[in-house]
Amino acid sequence: MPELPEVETIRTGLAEVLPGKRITKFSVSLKKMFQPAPNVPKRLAGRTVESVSRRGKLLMINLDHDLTLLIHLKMTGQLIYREPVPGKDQGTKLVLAGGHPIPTVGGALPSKVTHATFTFYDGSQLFYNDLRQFGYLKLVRDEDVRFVPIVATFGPEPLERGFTAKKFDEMLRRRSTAKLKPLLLDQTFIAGLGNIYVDESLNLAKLHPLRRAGSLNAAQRRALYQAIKSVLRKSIKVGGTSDNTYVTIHGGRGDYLRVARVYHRTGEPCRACRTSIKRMVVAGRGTHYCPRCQRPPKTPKS
DNA sequence: CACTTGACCTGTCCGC
DNA sequence: TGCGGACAGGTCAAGT
Repeated sequence: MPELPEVETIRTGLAEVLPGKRITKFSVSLKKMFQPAPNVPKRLAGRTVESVSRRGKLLMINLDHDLTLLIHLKMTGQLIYREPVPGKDQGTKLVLAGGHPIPTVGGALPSKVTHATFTFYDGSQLFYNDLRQFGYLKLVRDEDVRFVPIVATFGPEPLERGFTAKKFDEMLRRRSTAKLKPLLLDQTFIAGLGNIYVDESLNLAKLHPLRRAGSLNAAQRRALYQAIKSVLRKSIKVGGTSDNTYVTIHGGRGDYLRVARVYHRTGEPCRACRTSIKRMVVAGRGTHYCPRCQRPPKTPKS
């Protein structure tokens, strides 16, 4: 489930290796994954990567000829980069902390879950893997990027300068009846948070997931603002969260789970008060919280 | 508008 | 050991 820190880690990795590289071959084995807009040439071979950017959880590969490739990894998408291998090939098998092998990385690429492959002029390659096939690669003209529905409706970027405490305060007050968990998951409210970092942010701010935005006082709104930024920055610093299929472009893991406050820590002691972390379902998603630090609203039932 | 549910997918895990 | 089903969660469309 790549969220903002994971996508940002991937973006940084790609930005170190791709700019200036010309694509000599692009192959797609699962047609639905590659979605060229009707008004663009579908051929990627010949295009050169200019830069790599990100908006929310959406990765943007900026190409020459005024084209942009939008990549959404959804839950299980991976982008793996390989330098040309002189002679033989094959890396060692990567294993997660829990001992579970990462399903789609390690050994030969392309694998059975590789759905698109870029080959560059120098022989280096970029593989798009996606176990559950929810992700996509959309090719659009630069000037049309802002009209792509998901881009057009994105809320503010939580780590950009424009996202101020004052702005967030106003946003929360405008959505006073919304519950915090579904609200923070809403990409049109704020872009980039997913299940992991919503739970982490709410715990750090000591706010229950079912609290209504309008029930927060000024100090709590401020605490939530700080918590969101703090959690995202911390995760980016350690390369994101690898609890399942997420890996960096070199097949490495993100270390955020080691310092996670509540996510995937059901039954483990709260880092603040040692109370056992609980799990509930909110908005159809597993929600982790500390029942002591995050006290439920007065009227818990919706 | 606020929110939920189901669909899209496939691998893992749990209970029997 | 094998099997069925729940579960994982980002986004969108449809429903309450």
